[in-house]
Amino acid sequence: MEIGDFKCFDCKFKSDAVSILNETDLLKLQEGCSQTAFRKGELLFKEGAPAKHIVYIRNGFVKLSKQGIGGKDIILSVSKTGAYLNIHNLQRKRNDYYFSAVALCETNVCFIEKESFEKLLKNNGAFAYEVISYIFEDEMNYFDRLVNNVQQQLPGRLANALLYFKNHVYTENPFNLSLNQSELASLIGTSRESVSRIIKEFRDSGIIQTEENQFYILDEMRLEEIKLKG
Amino acid sequence: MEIGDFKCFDCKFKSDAVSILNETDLLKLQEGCSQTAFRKGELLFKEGAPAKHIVYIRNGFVKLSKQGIGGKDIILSVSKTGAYLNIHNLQRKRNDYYFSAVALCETNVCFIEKESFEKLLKNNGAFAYEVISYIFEDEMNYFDRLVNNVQQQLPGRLANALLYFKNHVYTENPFNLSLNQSELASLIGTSRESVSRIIKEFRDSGIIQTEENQFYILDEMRLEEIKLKG
DNA sequence: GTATAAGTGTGATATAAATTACATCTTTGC
DNA sequence: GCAAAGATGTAATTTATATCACACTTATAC
Repeated sequence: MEIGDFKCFDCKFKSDAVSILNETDLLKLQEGCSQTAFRKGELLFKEGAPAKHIVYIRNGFVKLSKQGIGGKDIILSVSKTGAYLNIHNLQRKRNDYYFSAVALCETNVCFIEKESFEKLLKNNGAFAYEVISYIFEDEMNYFDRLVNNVQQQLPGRLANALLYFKNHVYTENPFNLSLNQSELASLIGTSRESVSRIIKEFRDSGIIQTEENQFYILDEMRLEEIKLKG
Repeated sequence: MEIGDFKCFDCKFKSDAVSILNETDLLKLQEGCSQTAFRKGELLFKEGAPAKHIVYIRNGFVKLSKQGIGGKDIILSVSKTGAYLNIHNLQRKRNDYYFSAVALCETNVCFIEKESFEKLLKNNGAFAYEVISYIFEDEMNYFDRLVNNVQQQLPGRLANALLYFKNHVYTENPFNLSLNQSELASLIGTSRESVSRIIKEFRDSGIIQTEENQFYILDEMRLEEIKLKG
């Protein structure tokens, strides 16, 4: 065996699911796996295009979006290191990307052939179980956000989004938000102007502090209240 | 072996996933499986309660709801024959019901012990793969709805909901909607009065016809247009 | 380094939809 | 069969937020 033959085996960025695989399975995974680097703004894949791969984020941040009405995009979420994208494509009937993915910074991913991944799942129930567990953990994250958005008014939705970024995406405070106000607007389903106004309100009442793209949440309690009460 | 020992084996309502299980696995499933009948309006399980079971709908319709702000409920969807409820509870960290479930008519379900189900998944990758496939098929159904709701105005959201009921829930036209206008409102995140007004509009422009709980979609094209354009 | 584009802040106005209020109409229990 | 509760229809008013309009500020290109 040559150097490089242990790519997946030696990988420092294994997901929890892949961590339980033995050497044989890792070699199988590796066969259908190819690594690629993307720069800020580059498209990983495009909604509607034929999808033959599951995409694993080794490192970085990726914006997921869907085309809405009148050309307006809807931002679904921001995924980060350790996430699997396009994993719902394991469903037999689906053969194309459900959303588009764009790198928000230097991002490193693995393209894993759908067939390799499927074979692994079918032959290794423990792996499949880990994958199922991952799927739910990941989805619940923004399912909650979508559900709340149905009932909430704008300030509540924006509070929700900011807390989502702080707690689930960047997990630090302050954090550098790689979305502009238009994108924030299309994440919570409003207009750019309204986002600007509500950010100003939050700033004026000392709940947050902003500088360029950096957001600093000063009063998380208040923000939680706004998130819950509207 | 006595009569009744083949409950799961002989079951006429097997899911696609369970259909691929062999006799041994079916006996294992059966050990953790108990059947229960619910009448209209009865609670299958309550949001927040400890969840030890996956619930399979053998037959009937079930309304899934979550508590929102100010006591107002949010209706998530209507599930029917063949659906697994609480399946996201397979995720390790979750130990309680994420939503409440209420029977909308005479409904027959199986309560399957989480542990039995987990064991099956772990020991049978092919089964796990089928379950994953099911999960996505089911979730995409209303994920789409939630995503669209972020951008859409009321008529669009109601059109969306009606088409969802016709195509994915009742799969017939006319259909008997087992939700009242208040419930419809909390499905699309609006007020009861607005639902009443928009239904009237749809009726007046000959798009639908209603009588008691029965909805008859006359002009599906128009409804699709409204769903897409707002 | 200037020009062009992209992003942001903020006011005035228009509009969709919530709220309030009440009149039916329908079901359910006794 | 009647009262009480639940569901629906419809109007008037209020409120949140979209849209329009424009100033200003910051990146990006040539």
